[in-house]
Amino acid sequence: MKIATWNVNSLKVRLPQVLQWLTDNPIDVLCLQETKLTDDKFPLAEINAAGYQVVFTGQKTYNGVAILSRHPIEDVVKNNPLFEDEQQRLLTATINGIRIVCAYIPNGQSLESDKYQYKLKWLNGLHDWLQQQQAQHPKLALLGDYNIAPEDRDVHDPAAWEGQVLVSPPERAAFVRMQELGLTDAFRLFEQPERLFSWWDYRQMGFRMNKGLRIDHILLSAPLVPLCSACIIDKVPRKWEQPSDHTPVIATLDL
DNA sequence: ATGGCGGCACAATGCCGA
Repeated sequence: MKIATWNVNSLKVRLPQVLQWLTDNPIDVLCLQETKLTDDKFPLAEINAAGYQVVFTGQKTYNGVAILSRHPIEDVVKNNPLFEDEQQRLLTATINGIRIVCAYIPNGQSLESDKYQYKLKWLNGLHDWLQQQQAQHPKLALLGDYNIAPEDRDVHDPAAWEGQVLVSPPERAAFVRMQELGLTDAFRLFEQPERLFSWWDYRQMGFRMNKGLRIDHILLSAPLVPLCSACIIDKVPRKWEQPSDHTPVIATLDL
């Protein structure tokens, strides 16, 4: 079973790429972020026609998440019952006995911004939700755009980024707190190429210069770790015409 | 050098993302 996450930066624009990528890759579960579509505009028929069931929760212009699956989707929860939030950033469902949590964690904008305080509170709420869900569903995977580069090796230029949003100590501490719930970064279970990232700025030839960050992650609960046989970042869609600034992360679970 | 690029909207300039 392959599970993946991809921030598509507008599903309206990126739908053809999502369908092409799913044709090229035998993915069972794909978590999307930044769909930027209200639910009435969600391309349900196209995704069903591609052989996927899908659940989604969106809003106008910003945010929006979805879970696509080749297998039945059960016990769906939209948003975080433990954290009141207008923004559509969280979706939880059970697929093949695994609790899948799809998250678009806030960006935070800058350390001085109100959005940064919102990010930290949102992360607290996510922590509590993960704790509760893991107690009920020991096999849990958290996939999404975390907007956190956990370590300096996840940053193209750590000196330039020091103290900035996405790498600040409170954000990294929130990531560690999730690890302390027993969740493991699937990417770091395996030997990986150096300087491999999941996001590159559209500006300054960011992708060609490899000026990127690893901010899209798959965290696995302890029972899933021994079942995980691979975790890769697929840079191929970032090379396509009119790409998202993020590229997919895929984990293979041998159930 | 705080902008560049790209998506979006009460759209032709401003907000936001990361």
